[in-house]
Amino acid sequence: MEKQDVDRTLSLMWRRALGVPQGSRGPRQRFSVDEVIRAGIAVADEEGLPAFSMRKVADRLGLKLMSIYTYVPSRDELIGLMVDDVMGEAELPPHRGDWRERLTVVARQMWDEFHRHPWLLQVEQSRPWIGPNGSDRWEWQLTAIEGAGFTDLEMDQVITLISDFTMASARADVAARRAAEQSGISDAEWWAVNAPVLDRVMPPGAYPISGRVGTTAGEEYNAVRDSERSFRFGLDRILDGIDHLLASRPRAGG
Amino acid sequence: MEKQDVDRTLSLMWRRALGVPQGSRGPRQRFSVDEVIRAGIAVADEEGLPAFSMRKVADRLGLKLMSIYTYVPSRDELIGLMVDDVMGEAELPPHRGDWRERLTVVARQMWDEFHRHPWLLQVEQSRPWIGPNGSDRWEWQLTAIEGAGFTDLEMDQVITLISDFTMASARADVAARRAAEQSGISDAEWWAVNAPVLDRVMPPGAYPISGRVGTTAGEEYNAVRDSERSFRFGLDRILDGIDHLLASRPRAGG
DNA sequence: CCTAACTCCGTATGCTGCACGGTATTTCGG
DNA sequence: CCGAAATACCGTGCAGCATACGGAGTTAGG
Repeated sequence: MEKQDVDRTLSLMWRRALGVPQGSRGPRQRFSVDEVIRAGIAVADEEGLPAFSMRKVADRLGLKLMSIYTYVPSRDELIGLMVDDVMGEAELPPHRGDWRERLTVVARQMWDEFHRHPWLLQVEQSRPWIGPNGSDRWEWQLTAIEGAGFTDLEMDQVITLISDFTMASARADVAARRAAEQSGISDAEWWAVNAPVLDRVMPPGAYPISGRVGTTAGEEYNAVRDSERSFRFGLDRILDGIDHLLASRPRAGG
Repeated sequence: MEKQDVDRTLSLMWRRALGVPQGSRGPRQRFSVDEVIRAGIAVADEEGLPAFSMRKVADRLGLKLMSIYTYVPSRDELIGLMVDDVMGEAELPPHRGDWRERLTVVARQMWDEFHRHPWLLQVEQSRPWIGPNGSDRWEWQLTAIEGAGFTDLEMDQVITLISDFTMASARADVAARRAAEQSGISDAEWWAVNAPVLDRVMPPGAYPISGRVGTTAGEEYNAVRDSERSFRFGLDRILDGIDHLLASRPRAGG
């Protein structure tokens, strides 16, 4: 990645704050960057990131492949722009209630977003782009726990913890859904193929605990996995742990 | 993916338990499946999953491309075999200490493994393969908290929580390292390009809390992010939260 | 008015996974 | 001992990908 691309992409990120660029020579672009980004999001929503290609974005707009490169420097940068764009969809309402309720809202918002745009989980950002919507959200998330009694460092760590956990839970959930929908093999068929081999191959009694736990979980979930429930369980534990951190030290303010 | 491939891959997964297949006609294979898998792991270790290709595996063994397909059904299945193989590297020592120490060992083992083989974080398993090493580990992880006072369902959820969080933390850490190493742009250069644009574009005072928290964190970490420290912070919170769950109910056994 | 700058696009390069079919090799059935 | 079947290995081809390069047409500034 070239430095000039970094600069150009950053300028594209903050295009609203920077205002319309000066009129320049040559033909006008047929579309706006926003339209290209939205076309990209549409493709990614429908087909996922692995199947996301520059050609499909071009086709969707009625452009030919190479014209896309006059709008954005490359595929990776377009994806970065798509990510920040999508982060602008969610509202950032004023916070209500105590920090626990607030963090629940923060986590749930991310959870919902990952389900609305599952390809977000497939983005491999080497270095995260700093865009306006991401920045606004980061500020909003920190505001949720401002004044709750954390040090600045802990505020960073708490939001990181919530974000990381939510992302991992959503990833597991989305992967499970995708497996059921698009692999062409249902859960039942999958087990019908697996079971005979595993019966033949797993030494009887080799997995006493996982056998017991897996059976219980399977019955309770009515599936191999209930990610929504695991998410709520994990979030509750994490919030309890954060509560313990606050309770274990002398209160500063009310 | 075809059902027969599922069956074939499962048989490959459990190849040791199934024993050597009957002698059959035709020339012997020049290599063993294990050698192909190990070659694949070597390629993935060196170049990461995106650059992992069947051709490179073939080259490494001195085979031509298409010969690899006589060993494994396809790229995805080879990756599945690589994953289970890698999970056999870690020792599963008898558990010592209380459940808290044990879960720390469980988490740390995964953390180390993701750093030894960062490509594990890039694997997109639609449906996870059930292999011997993965099964052994799952049993070992559950054993760590057997008898600690959890219900069977909670045992599943606790291990899922630890796994999900560790995976997400490791992902963040590995991504940060990769950015620094391979993007060709150092942290300093990155900020040198970012700062002027952001100064021009972020309204002054628009991000009071993130500005303050980011500065504190940056000074404390000596970097944008200290993932190792965030991991330890998060894990401590989670363990506290789990402790709270156990403490909040009548003890069953000692 | 002319030229620089720009958009759009055709073409080419070098990757990828993998389907198909051919040839050489080995073993089993008779 | 011989023929047929099965298998390993590989050459070729197809379709898809990102993107580099250069050309043709368009617009605005000097």
